[in-house]
Amino acid sequence: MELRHLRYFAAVAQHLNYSEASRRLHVAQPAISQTILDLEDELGVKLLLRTKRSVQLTAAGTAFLREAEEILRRANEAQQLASRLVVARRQVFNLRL
Amino acid sequence: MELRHLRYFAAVAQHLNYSEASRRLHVAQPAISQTILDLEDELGVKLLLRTKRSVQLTAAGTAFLREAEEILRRANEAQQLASRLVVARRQVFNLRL
DNA sequence: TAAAAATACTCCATAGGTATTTTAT
DNA sequence: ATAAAATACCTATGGAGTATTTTTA
Repeated sequence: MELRHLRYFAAVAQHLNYSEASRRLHVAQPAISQTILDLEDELGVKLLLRTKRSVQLTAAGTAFLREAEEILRRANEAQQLASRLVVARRQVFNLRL
Repeated sequence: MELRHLRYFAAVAQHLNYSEASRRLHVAQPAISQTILDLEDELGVKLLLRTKRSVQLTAAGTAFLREAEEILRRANEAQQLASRLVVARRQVFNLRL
């Protein structure tokens, strides 16, 4: 499992629509589709029900979405934290980039 | 940034030794090396000081390690959570795998 | 010189693209 | 008939392996 799986799953879960997620992520729809299938396969759980021209979350999907969003949020924060620390060092030591 | 980057960085940071991390992860040392360089490049910060036949964490590295470990811990928990939910469904609905 | 990280290079697994099919309404 | 997801197929990027070089104590 990689963050990519969580990013794609979260986008689909948020819009309940693979095509819309595809547009938002700037990634072709089959790539999204395949990534969700891979994730479900690795976890051994169905996360989404694709039926009736609509997508809905399973119970497992709902629970996993909460975790995925938190992980993605923390990953973004960690990246920003690292960037801020560079700035802090520059200010202290007056370094050039 | 993917979990792979965090996994490799955490392993190196924990052992303060690329070769040891390589053995633990069952991944060749140059792959570890390249992944850390890629991560530092993406973040724009040095995370590790490679000097004096030893590796040590920079201030940014120390801060980032805390975040990385928490993210990895949560990612593992999320996977286990999903697996448990399958079992729960089986118990409720008496489904076969 | 020895031990470890970085570099060079090669290969191949897989992420992702286009085209098409399937499914459900 | 239409809209959307899945499948088929192909390509190319990049992850990872082996061999080698560089670095530093």
